[in-house]
Parts: sequence; structure tokens; C-alpha cells
Amino acid sequence: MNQAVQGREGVELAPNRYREILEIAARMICEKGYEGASIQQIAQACGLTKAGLYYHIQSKEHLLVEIMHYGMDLFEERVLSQVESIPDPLERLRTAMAKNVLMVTSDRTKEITIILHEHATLTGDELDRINTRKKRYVRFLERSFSEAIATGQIRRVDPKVATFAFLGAVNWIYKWFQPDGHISEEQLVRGMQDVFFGGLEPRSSAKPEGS
Amino acid sequence: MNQAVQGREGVELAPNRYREILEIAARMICEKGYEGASIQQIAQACGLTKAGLYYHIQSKEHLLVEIMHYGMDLFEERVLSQVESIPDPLERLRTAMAKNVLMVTSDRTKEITIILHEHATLTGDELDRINTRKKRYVRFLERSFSEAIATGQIRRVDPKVATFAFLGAVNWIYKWFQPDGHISEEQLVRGMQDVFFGGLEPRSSAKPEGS
DNA sequence: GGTAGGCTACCGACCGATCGGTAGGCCATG
DNA sequence: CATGGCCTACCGATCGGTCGGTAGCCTACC
Repeated sequence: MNQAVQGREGVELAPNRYREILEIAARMICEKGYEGASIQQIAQACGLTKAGLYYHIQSKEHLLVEIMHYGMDLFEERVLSQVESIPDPLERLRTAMAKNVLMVTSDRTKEITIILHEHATLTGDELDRINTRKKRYVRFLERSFSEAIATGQIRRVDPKVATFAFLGAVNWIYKWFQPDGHISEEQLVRGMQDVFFGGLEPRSSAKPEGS
Repeated sequence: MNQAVQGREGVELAPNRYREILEIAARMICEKGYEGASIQQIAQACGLTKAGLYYHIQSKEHLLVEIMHYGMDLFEERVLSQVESIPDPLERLRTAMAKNVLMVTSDRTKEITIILHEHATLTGDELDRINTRKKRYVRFLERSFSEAIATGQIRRVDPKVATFAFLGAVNWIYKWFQPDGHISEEQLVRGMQDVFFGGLEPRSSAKPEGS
């Protein structure tokens, strides 16, 4: 059960196999939900029997845990760490939104969809651990909103509510977005930034928004 | 199997029993998810055996269908029909947001949470039917945004993106809101309206920042 | 260089429990 | 005595998980 991945850094094949299993399992769980996807089906999709799959994983629950942490790894690598150091708070928020949107729309990251959808599936310590990682991002957004208010770049709004409005607008995308639909990824990124940060009230100072 | 509810409008007792079952089943499915809540557990929560429950329902899937349609009934009654006739498009949207938020936060409406969470559980015709009802609301919002743009009350934004940002900000609430948490329902309603419709950019018309 | 030992990656068979669903009977009320 | 509302008892299928066993490969030792 995943001892190979604990090995030295020279080893490459075994961890790849494990990651491949995580990827396939993520696809299944993403399609059918955690409870809806059976170990049987996941094993079959991996080209294994149930017993063969259990050589690699501890339990179904732990499989979900690993998928979620892998998803959080990806998110922190591609979003959080990319924007944390941006000095300007508003630009930081706008960039975070762009990268966050792409994380949800890009169909390569099923793990993100699982994290978003299965928010109440885990329990106890494992749930706490995932939530702790999520909260890091939430607090990052809250701090950035507070900063942007302090610099006068945005209006005085409740940073907590603004954060959850931001997260809702962006994360909800997984529920309705279709990669081959009427709205493209780029269009969505620009549109979301425009609606959220551009505001809805008409500008008194005429500023041509059209492009 | 639910013949009673098909009866004439005069009958009252049987439909009440049926609605009670829907309510209890909704609570269970809301807590454990559709796949996670078994017919056994739902029956027990109703004070029935499994066979006893099956006297009232057709199947587990049809039970979910009925819960969702009941939820849509509630939503259309308490939100859509309440705001549709508001002449001013911006006020219409603000009121829709307020009522929509309360629909999600009010813990009485587990059916709404189920509709939001189990967006991909149903398949085929039943999914289509639910989605058709959902789309009525989506199109209502789109039209209202378009109208508000036409009247010049809000900036020229993409009505589709604005609609999904609205829906995301509001519907995402079910994932994080705690009725006894730091944020009250009223605070959330005002905060969301403020962030979404008040905009984030500072007003050029000098408005004192401190308060 | 043959072979013994050990290790990785896997399988078939099986476990008890539970799944959604049903057949047929029982009992109270009208 | 008929029906509504519910029960006991059961169905086949599947659930998550484990068992002993083994094919193939690598390494060590004689």
C-alpha cells in the first residue's frame, strides 16, 4: 500500500503507477461521486481486480483523502504560490481569480472538482486536515481584500463576504461549465473579472470597457 | 405508491403524510448525500420498515425526483413568483438575490440544498425536467441583467456571466454557511448585495471612505 | 552460472453486511 | 368484508475489504 512512493528520489516508476491510479480513480469519482463509484469499478478502470487495487490503496476513504491532498497540492502549486507574492493586492486578487477559474474549467484537474463537490464526504481528522488547507486560501483572499481596501483600491466591503462571493462565483463554475459550450475559458476569465472587480454600477467617469 | 397525492384537492391527510415522508427523506439525503443515504435509513427515520416506505414511494430515484420538484415548487413560490413582477430590473435582481440567499440559508429548505448539491445525480428525462425548471430562473436572471443594462442602471457586462456569478455567489452559500456562525442571515444578504451590486471599485463621486 | 531467497505486483475466491426492491400476509378502520 | 397501511421475510446483487497464493524479477551467495 503505497510504500514505493516513500522510497528514495531515484525511483520513478512505482510512484508514477500510484499517481496513475489516483488519476483514474479521480476520474471515476468525479463522474459518479464518491459513494456512487465502487471500488470494483475503479479497479476495473485501472485494469486491476479489486484485490489488486487494494495492494496500492489502504481503503476507499483513504483513496479519497489522497486524491484531495493531491488536488490541493496542484492548487497551491498553480494558484496560491503563483500569486502570493504579487505586491499589488488588487492585481493579486484578479490574477488569483484568473488562475482559479482555469483550475476549475481545465478538465485535467478532476481532483479540484472532487474537492469542491465532496465537501462533506470526509469526517473527523481527515476532514479537518483538508479544511485547514482550504482555509489557508480563504484567509489569503480575506487578507488581500482587506489590503485592497486599505490602499483604497476597492470600496469598503466586508472582506469575508467578498471572499465567499469570489469563491462562489468561481467555484460554482464546475456545476455548469461545458468546455465545448458557448462560453470559452478566456471569455469566462475576463467576464468574471469584469463583473466582479469592474463592478456593476455605471461609471461616472466615462471609461470605455468594450474591447 | 403515492396515489393519494394524485387525488382531488379536497383530500388533505394523505398528502400530508406523503409530504412528511418527503421532508424526512430530504433531511437524510441532505445529510448523507443521495447515494450515501439508504432506503433502510430513510424508512427508519420515518418510523417505517423498508417495505412500509415502499408503499408510499415508487423507487429511490423517484423519491429524489419528487424531493427536487417539491424544492423547485418552494423556490418558484418564494422567490421567482415574488420578484418576477417587480418593474425595476435592478431592484428585481437585488430582491431576487435577497430571497435566494434566504432560501439557501434557511435550514428548513433541505430540498434546495439537495437540488444544488445533487446536480448530476439524476439522468435522462428526469434530469431534463429538473434542468428545464432551473433554466427558467437562469433565463429570468439573464433577461433582468439585460434589461438593467438597457436602462443604464448597470454597466455593460456579459449577462450570462453576470448571471452565473450571481448564482455562484448565492448558491455556494450552502457549502460554508453555518446558521449559528459569525455571519447572520441579514448580514449575509446585505453583504452580498453590497459586494455584487455596489461594486468593488471606489466611487469617483467623492464619498467619504471612513464611516 | 546456477540457485535460493525475497520482494513487488497482482489474482481468484471468499467474507459478512448491506444494497434496492418485492411477495404475501396481517390488522384496524370504514 | 374490503380496503389502506403496514409488516415479516425474503430476493439476487453488490458493497468494502481480506485471505492465501503465485508469476516474475532482482540480488546474493556458492
